[in-house]
Amino acid sequence: MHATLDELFSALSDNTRRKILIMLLEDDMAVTDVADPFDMSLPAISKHLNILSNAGLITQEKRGRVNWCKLEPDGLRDASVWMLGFGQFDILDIESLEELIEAHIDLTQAN
Amino acid sequence: MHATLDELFSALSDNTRRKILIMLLEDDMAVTDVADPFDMSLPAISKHLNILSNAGLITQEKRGRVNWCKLEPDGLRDASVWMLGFGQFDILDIESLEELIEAHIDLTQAN
DNA sequence: TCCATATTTAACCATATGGTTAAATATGGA
DNA sequence: TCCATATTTAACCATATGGTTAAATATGGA
Repeated sequence: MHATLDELFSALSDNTRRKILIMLLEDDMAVTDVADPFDMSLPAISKHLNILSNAGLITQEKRGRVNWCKLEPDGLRDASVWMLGFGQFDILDIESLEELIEAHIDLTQAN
Repeated sequence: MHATLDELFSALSDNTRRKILIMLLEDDMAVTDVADPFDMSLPAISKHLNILSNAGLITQEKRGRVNWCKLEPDGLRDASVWMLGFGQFDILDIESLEELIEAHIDLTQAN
């Protein structure tokens, strides 16, 4: 059920898909609305959404005739962890790194 | 001269290439030595190394007949920044995030 | 000078990818 | 019941990708 790193990075390697993910940061969207800003057919977008689903980056939920697309931000975690492994700091201590980041967010939001 | 996100993520989407990057974390390597652990022809590895070069993830320097491959850890930066943008904390404040991480490394190494 | 070593280039191949249009499917609503 | 709307499926196409083997190239060293 867990997507592979191949699927993840490959899903991210297309600009249309990255744009879709950014759009979904705002809010959940119907397939037709996702497709709207793109100069591309609906089936093409439908395929991209499938690729994003298989990579675990979004989920889709059918309500009536509308298929709602929702960002799955945790889907990026594995790719993120792999990349952090290259940032010369230790992977094993990711958790405390995350604590630091969270502390940092609190600070930022306090401003 | 800057690699695109497409090139970057696409370069990372292959397990052979990710393994090569991890090998190069240890030390610079000749092409033949990079190829050694893989059950794959030398030309295939040569192509993978080209893809990694074009993505800015490694550099190659020919000394004599040996082409030395060197990891370019900064090559991951753009991809990393893009991904952090999804981690609900602000991209614009990456620099202070990095300071935090550096502080964290100092702490870890002190142990 | 001549062979060995290191690597790339060329030609090829099967499969994957990203797109298209036309048709099918399913649900909503008058 | 019947049309409109939302979406997917099918069939197709051009190009990219990841591999192969054989040949070419360049340097090192006896």
